[in-house]
Amino acid sequence: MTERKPRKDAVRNRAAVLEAADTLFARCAGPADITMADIAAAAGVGKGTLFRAFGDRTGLIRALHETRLAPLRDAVAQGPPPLGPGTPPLRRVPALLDAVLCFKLDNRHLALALEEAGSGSPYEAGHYDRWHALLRDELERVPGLTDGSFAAHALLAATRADLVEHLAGRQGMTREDLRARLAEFTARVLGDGRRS
Amino acid sequence: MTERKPRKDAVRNRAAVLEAADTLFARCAGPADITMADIAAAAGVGKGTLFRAFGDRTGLIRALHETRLAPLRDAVAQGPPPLGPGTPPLRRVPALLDAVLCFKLDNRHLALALEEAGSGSPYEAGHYDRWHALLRDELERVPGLTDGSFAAHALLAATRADLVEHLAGRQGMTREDLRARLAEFTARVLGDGRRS
DNA sequence: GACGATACGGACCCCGGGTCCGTATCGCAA
DNA sequence: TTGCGATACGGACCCGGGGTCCGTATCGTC
Repeated sequence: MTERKPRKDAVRNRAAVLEAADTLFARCAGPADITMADIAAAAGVGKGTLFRAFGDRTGLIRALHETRLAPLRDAVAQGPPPLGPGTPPLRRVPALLDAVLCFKLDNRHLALALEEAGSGSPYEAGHYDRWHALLRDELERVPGLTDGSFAAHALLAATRADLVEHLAGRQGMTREDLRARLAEFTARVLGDGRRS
Repeated sequence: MTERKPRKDAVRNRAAVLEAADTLFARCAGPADITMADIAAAAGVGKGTLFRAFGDRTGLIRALHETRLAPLRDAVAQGPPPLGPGTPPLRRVPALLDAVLCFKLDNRHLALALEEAGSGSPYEAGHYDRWHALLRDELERVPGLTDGSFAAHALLAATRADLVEHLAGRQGMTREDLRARLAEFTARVLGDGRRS
């Protein structure tokens, strides 16, 4: 009903813009360095096209992000353990967080751009609620944790793009190093087997 | 040497601007809603004055923040326990985090403005390094914690202004509620006495 | 009260996000 | 193949906000 098939040039241009934006964001220091006009030029289209296709800057970045995120979402929704459903919480939670961290490491520029694009926080616009709900549900099944919701917020906060950027970028921390430290921290929150 | 005493009207205007900016930020929904011109007008000065006194927008917000933060800094640097030095880590760390949380609750607008003002993250511009170093040093004396630095980052991330805003503002979470949940989370990270 | 130093203020500039509309392209149908 | 509505294109244009500049007013000192 509300479906109208788009014209060919429209989809081609859309793809070109996405492509150009991705490489531009990847190449530059900060997301603020590249303007809409830059993207349009790099994609070989006019600004109008760009805004018609994505609405506004945030829309573009969201679309880009969404594209990259799809595989991970699928893996979480219906993939095999330890990411997929059916895995016991004590094993799934660390896996989820590690996956999120890796995603942000692999897409630093994107995640950064997204957080800085949403008017203010990443908490309103986006996928955040989905991740939080997922984590919360798992955490609530962990014995001893009285508030899964807050723990979920806190753990996700530990994987925020700008923190990752700070540690991995500025501070030269290794990918594996970061993963290990997050894993250790997570284990501690989960109440690792330690007694006394 | 490099010290020259400023003129009276200069200090008066500086104070007026700070005052005006504070009330404006407090009154509006988001920091982005108020412009430099607004602040200048509210303070009854010209834009030039405002920029001469603070350099740029970030400078203004930083100055404001610094003012409000001073008492807390003093309490931490040379106040009585549990905030002051000499307190055992297991008691000081929760106290520090609670203090930070309370500060952000009491100055939501400011903290928010600051995080969004610094070009990108709060990790480059500001006091962050001081807080992190302080926390790290304490955490490294907690038995069982293998990486105090990461833990410090993670715990501070749990008190980030936009998260606080999301929980306390949007989600209507109570001040005491939030404090309790952060305290509980902190305790868990510290390895609370629980045995299996 | 007079004069150099300092600060004031707001008109002005620049840049970037977002819009508009005349023109080009698409795709369907005859 | 041609004709014609619907759809998309592009870049000139607008606007709002951060930051600057300099002629004028104020300060404070001699």
